[in-house]
Amino acid sequence: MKLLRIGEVTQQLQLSADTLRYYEKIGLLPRVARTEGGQRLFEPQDLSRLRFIQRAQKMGFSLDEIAHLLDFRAAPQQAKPQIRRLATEKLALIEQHVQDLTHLRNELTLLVNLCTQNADGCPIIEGIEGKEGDTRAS
Amino acid sequence: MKLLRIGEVTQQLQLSADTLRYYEKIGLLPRVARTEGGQRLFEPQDLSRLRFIQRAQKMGFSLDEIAHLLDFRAAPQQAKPQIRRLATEKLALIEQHVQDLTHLRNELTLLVNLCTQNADGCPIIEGIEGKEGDTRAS
DNA sequence: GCTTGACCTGGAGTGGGCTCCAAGTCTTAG
DNA sequence: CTAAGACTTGGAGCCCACTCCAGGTCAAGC
Repeated sequence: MKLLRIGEVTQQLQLSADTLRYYEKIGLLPRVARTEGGQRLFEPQDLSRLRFIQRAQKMGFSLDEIAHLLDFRAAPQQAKPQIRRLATEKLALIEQHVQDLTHLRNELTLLVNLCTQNADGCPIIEGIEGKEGDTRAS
Repeated sequence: MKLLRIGEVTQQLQLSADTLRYYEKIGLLPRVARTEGGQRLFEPQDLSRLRFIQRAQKMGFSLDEIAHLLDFRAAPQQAKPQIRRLATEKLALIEQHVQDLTHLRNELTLLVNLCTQNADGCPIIEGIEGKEGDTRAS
């Protein structure tokens, strides 16, 4: 069981020392072991927890939500319904977000293409101005 | 030419009075006309500017970028290259974002579906744990 | 022992886009 | 004229996830 000092962890996980201390401060990481002199010694389960945090974060969960997920992780069998609810909600948000962005992308692509072809006026400005990518006149 | 007080604008555009004052403060809106008593009177061009801001914002432009777009709007013909660059950059960002989110959505959908079928263990937690939705082992 | 670099703490600052507040002024209906 | 409600200002606070700082301590190589 090898203990890592904070600098080694920052290298392995690509997190800043400040971030690690911050996670501990807000309770996302339980208080990490220390040397006699008070310097942090990260244990393997800390690393595993941190990797979990990193992955959950990449999946769009907030630190707050991740705190819950970490609780659930200790007893996944009982927490399954909550976990599924959290994941489903997150999924719905992501889906909405993807749709909005896709719509936006289409509009903007249209405008940029028009701009490339069109010699006079500025279709992009006009597009924002009048929003004619959308059918309702507003 | 009808002048609107701030309350009427908030109703028409669904923006808070604070937001309108904030836009004026940061210069996104030039100083709005006032009554003798000092209360704001919004002119039609202010409203048009605000609508432009709202639409540009929905298209993912930051207030900072919108400030540029508004400058460009005054002389679209000369500014065309800059406008196109701004829009193209924004488009690239959006596209990247859509891809990331789509990937995420797929992963999460998979996990939620697994969770619905699978009686023991928690595929969502395990999925975050081991990230097996992704093929590279990390 | 000394130096150097890694590490510690508590607390303040960042950014983007608002949002809220207090204390005061203006406008308008009755 | 009065009262109520709309509006004014400057400035502080909020959210999130850090990030930076000063001033001090620890660990390790020579």
